[in-house]
Amino acid sequence: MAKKRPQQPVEQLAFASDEEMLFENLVRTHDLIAAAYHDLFSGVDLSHAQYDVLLAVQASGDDGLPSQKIKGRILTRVPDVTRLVDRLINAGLVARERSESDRRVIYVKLTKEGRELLDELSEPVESLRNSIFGHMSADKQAKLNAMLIEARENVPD
Amino acid sequence: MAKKRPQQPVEQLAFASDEEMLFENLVRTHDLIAAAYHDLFSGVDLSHAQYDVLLAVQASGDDGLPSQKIKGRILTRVPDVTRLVDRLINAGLVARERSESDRRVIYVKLTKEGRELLDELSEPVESLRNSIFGHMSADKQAKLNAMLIEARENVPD
DNA sequence: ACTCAATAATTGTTTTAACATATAATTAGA
DNA sequence: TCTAATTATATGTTAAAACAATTATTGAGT
Repeated sequence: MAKKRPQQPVEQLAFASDEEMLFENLVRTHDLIAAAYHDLFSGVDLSHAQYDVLLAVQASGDDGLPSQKIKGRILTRVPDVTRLVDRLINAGLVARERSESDRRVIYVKLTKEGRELLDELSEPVESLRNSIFGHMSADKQAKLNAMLIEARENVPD
Repeated sequence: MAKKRPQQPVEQLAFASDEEMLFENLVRTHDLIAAAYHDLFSGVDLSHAQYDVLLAVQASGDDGLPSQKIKGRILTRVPDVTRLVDRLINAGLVARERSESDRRVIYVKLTKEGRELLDELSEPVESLRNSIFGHMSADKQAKLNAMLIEARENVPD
């Protein structure tokens, strides 16, 4: 059962410009989606970031993934990857394994429990995504996607 | 001068579904925009949340705004509003003023410094938004906006 | 081979966010 | 009017994020 979030009576204000409106709506949409994910993952005591780490490690295949690669995949900082992995290890979901060829790098691999948890989550995650975006036509989805990428490419460094 | 962010070589992965792709791109676009804002505000020692509080207070007019209203406006939790305001007071940007009619509520008002800071920021903020969204035609902007709202309305509680 | 720069990961420290709980003031009902 | 429930804000505590600095290992140049 989905947890109730405040669902605040967000007063819609007048916007000074279309750009301001777009920005506001992008942020609000993101926040609401993030909250839904948060609720989903908190049921299994996982943060969204931790889930992303698990996904990244899974996608890497059986060899596991070094922290650097995890960082590139989930857009977080290196020191934080270390601690995210620390917590996942405490939860028994991943394990560290030092590389033989380059003893600086440490591969992070899924444990059986980690694999099982991901399997268990894959359906509700997909279902959440489908309820958010699934109702749009393929054409509309493609347009939205293209516009998001277009916006992103115009963010100055 | 814009601060350099890592600008990581984000490896584009294959997506299992269009919904997954949309979700990923929404999150990445949001994160990149958030980072640009962060860089902008960190120049004046402000967090984005603090800036939002200042904006909300400004929008309320001369009477100031109680915490409850601030919360509704910026989508954060009440205890956090208290501390956000604490920091803004330390920075001399706002002041608290207890209501006479209902002594539970405390109005938050801008100080002169707060007003000046907002004035100073309004141009760069607008400029950032314009570089991100300004290149789109009005029609495209409207479509993007509508789709963002549509997605939001389909997020389950 | 030796020194120095570069890379990978970790640790330390300080802020900030999250969440429950507490204080204070008001309102409503007996 | 007294008590309980409600509303507004603040505090306490724990967990997580941000950022700097450190350790360990490798590679490159001399």
